[in-house]
Amino acid sequence: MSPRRSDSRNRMVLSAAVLLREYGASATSIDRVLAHSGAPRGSVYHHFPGGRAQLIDEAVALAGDFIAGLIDAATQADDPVEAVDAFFALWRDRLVESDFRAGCPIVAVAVETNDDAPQLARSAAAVFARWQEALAALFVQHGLPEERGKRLAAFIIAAVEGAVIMCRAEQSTAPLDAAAAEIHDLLVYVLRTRPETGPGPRP
Amino acid sequence: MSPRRSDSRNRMVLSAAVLLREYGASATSIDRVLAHSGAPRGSVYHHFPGGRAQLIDEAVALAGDFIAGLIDAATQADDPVEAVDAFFALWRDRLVESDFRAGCPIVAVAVETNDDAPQLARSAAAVFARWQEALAALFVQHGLPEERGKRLAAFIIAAVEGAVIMCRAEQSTAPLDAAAAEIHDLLVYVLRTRPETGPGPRP
DNA sequence: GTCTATACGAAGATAGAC
DNA sequence: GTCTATCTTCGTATAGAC
Repeated sequence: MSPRRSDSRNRMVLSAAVLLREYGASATSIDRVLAHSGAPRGSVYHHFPGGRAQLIDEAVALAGDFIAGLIDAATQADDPVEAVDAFFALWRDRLVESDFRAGCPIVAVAVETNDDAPQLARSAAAVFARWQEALAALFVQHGLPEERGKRLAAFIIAAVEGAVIMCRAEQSTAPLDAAAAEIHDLLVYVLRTRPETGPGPRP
Repeated sequence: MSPRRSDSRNRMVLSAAVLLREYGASATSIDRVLAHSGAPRGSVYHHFPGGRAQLIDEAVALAGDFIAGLIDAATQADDPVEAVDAFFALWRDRLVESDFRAGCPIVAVAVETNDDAPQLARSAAAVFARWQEALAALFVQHGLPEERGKRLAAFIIAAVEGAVIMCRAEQSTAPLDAAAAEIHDLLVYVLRTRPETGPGPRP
């Protein structure tokens, strides 16, 4: 490892993350990563002794950390409802900017993972867990009980991920917009009216 | 086409659907479908002139119709909340029974689809649309405005699909249970209190 | 760290006989 | 409808030189 780490190595991981979200896990072959990143083919197994699995794994971690950072940043906002709105807007923008080609790289790995690379499923699960913790902390911070905060966080992440898949398939932001609107209204209600009353909305 | 249609042909499509939900789209190769179905290798391109893409496409339609039928059946219930609860329970059972191997075949195709088979994305989108219509009709039937019914239906499908992915990755039903609980409470509130007041929950 | 060459297997698809 | 080759392409991985 050189002091500033290998440049082509970093570019390979970044390219892998981009290819994951646009073409899925199986389509993210070493060949395509090399072509996309411009990295030299001769040093692949020098940088990634674990081969393709290691490369994908690092791309999952990179993308997971990136999104987690955005969630953490949004958490700084005064209003948790605004923070979640921003989270939805983020995914919406990614879809539109990419002309509905960019999905979620973590989902791609989670869906396409099979028995021969069980580590990848665990890595994807770890990313989901980290996102959930960050979101849950935001809700607890604003008065929700611990359990409800976690439940709501998992729910929101699931809705976003499912909606992104549907948007990609039908080339429209409608599903994500629907989820964003429903979640927005739900959060407004849950966070601003008697959060101490427990797990469910009770008029 | 023989009068009762080819038996091995039907078995191939069914096997493809099973493999799709357990191993994903890329892993559902012709070889594996043949091995799983026991169908003869020599007649693959006789039954499916469009090759692998046609096979996958028919599997998507089959699985989509099957789930749509279950939604339609649940719609017959008096209580729409119960119907949606049953929809969640269905996915939960599939996950548990398969030891978290069985995801959603439509999602698998939607996520792994790339530019070389654009028809598959359209087929997946059509299935999502059909599910949405069935669910939306249920809500409209029980007093929700048309637009809100559609929005809620898309939201629920997105939440289910996203949750199933997370459950599979972390080998736990927690995300699906979280989504089911949140949706249940939301539906109870929305459907039983002044559905005429418009798109959002307003205390 | 990077190069070229190559082994090896899997997968999609076609050809022609039966 | 089904069989047995066979072609081609692609992807992972390794070997050994520089």
